[in-house]
Amino acid sequence: MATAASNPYSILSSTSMVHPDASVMQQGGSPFRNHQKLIQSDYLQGVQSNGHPIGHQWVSSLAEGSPWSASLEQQDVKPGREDLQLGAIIHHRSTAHVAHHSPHTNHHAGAWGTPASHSSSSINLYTQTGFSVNGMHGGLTPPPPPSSAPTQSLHPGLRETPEPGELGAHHCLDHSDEETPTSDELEQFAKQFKQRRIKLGFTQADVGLALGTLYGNVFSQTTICRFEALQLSFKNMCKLKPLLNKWLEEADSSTGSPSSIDKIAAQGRKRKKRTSIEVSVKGVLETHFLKCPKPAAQEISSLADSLQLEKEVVRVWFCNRRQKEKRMTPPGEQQGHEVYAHTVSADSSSCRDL
DNA sequence: ATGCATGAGAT
DNA sequence: TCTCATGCATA
Repeated sequence: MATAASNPYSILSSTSMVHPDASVMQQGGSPFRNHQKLIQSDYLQGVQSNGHPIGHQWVSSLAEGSPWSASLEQQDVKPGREDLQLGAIIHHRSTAHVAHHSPHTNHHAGAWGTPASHSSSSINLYTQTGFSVNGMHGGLTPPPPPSSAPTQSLHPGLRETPEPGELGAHHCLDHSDEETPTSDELEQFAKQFKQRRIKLGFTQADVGLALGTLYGNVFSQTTICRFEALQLSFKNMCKLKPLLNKWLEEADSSTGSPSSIDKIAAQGRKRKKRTSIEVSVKGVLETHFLKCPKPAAQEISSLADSLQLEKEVVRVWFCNRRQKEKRMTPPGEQQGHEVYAHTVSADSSSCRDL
């Protein structure tokens, strides 16, 4: 419902679009977001409340009336590497999938046990039913989307966010491994995925693009990278796994088919220039974070003020920091041996003083 | 590989 | 406002 409204394709396609048909579907958090020209007034407010004479190019330009949407230069000049050497993958196939069964199934699942239960209704993408974006190669066999909705039922004892008002009324109807993989399985999968991907000669970006032509959901190199590094939330990992798994199957089963990837013109308005925060400043922020991961707006203001940073920047920093804490591979820990056993107390309601 | 950013949806 | 999924830009 209401999908056509946010469809950028209708306007920016026409250049390299194959067919808008494919776009008429889900797109919950579509990667093809329309970068129209939305200007958040937050920033403006932040400036005045800050009372800082700091004339950051960003804010100032905003005041000019022309955000960063005015003059966009070039920003999609990729090193060009569209033709994956599919010829290289003609060898190396078979090998089936290594049935990974982890003997040790209990990890520190507490950190990111298994959320992904509720709220799955709003993000069930990849539920499209068979469509072919790539209509120029008869080699690849378009995999019929089973239209399955993984990431569902979970055990009440696994989630990290205890739901109030429910604990005994359950029927563990989950089974098979298609449902919700354990953190261990994800770890295994990610590892093997990367391994194979490399052997097949694909870059992370290639995969991201392939997912787009294959299933309609394009992903960036960043996302693929994070998946491999387990730097996504458990839930997110679960969501991506089936996609990547399919790609993997496709990849090593296609005996040399000319995959054609259409690049989606990534144009739109310009982004705010990435502000780099000095290490010393980061240290301060980090300290504050440990004290209070969720500072109130006012605290953020004062903090930003003392650090000579825009309030927005500080706010975002905290948001990102919090997110980081929720990843499967939280900051500080490294794969190989984790003893992670704490999850930023769910307090954060009142952490004054500083 | 990662830091800072965006935006839709949830609170 | 926050959370969450995601990505541009950069180190």
